[in-house]
This record gives sequence, C-alpha cells and structure tokens, in this order.
Amino acid sequence: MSDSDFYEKVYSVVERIPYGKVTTYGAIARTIGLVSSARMVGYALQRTAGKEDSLPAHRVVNRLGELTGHHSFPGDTMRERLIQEGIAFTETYRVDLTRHFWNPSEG
DNA sequence: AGTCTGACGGTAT
DNA sequence: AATACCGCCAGAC
Repeated sequence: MSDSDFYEKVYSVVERIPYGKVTTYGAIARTIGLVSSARMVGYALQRTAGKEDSLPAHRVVNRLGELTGHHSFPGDTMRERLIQEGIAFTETYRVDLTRHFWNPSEG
C-alpha cells in the first residue's frame, strides 16, 4: 500500500455514501483502518474540493453533525445540498445524525 | 530538519 | 453541559 492509497480509500468510501445519508470523518477513518486519523480524512477531502463533483463530500460531517467543511463550498451550498437531499437539520445548523447517519462499515 | 496547521475525536476538567 | 487539551499525521514554509 502506498501513501496515496490512503486518499484513494477515503474517496472510495465517500463515493459510497447513499443519497440522503451522511457519515462522519471518524467513521471513514475507522473503515479504512486509520482509527485516530479522522483529521486526515478531512484533509483528503479538502485536497479534492472542487476537483471531483462526483464526490459527495458534502455528505461528510463531524461527529456532532456540524458542517465543518462548508467553507470549501460556495456560500451555503453544502447545507443547501443536504437539505435538497431531504436531510433534516437542527436549529443549531447540525445534521440530525440519529436519522441520517450512514455507517460505511455496514454499507 | 523543526515547527505549525488543520473539513476530527476522545478524554479530562 | 461546555471548554480545554492532547493524539493523530500529511503538507506547507
């Protein structure tokens, strides 16, 4: 496994996030075997922000359901896209993970 | 080569 | 319940 395989794994997981579902950085990190490297997952996504439109990076949130990656999208695009997919938000702008969380390990 | 930063997360206070 | 701190590790400088 080369170093860049880490990124490839991240992308392969993110690609599998179903429409209308979200997952977390930590869950992805666990799935690809780097349990404590959730930060690297976010880093990997930021690296490809704007490159691959097919990559549903907007469906990745932190463990609290916060859209920490919103700054990589124009304006409120990230939140708007999630809403468009039928994802419910709390009044504190957090995704309702109890309803929309998708575990990559199961999927 | 050393230091700092960050789309995170868990534990301690 | 809210903050603070620390581990994580690839890049930028």
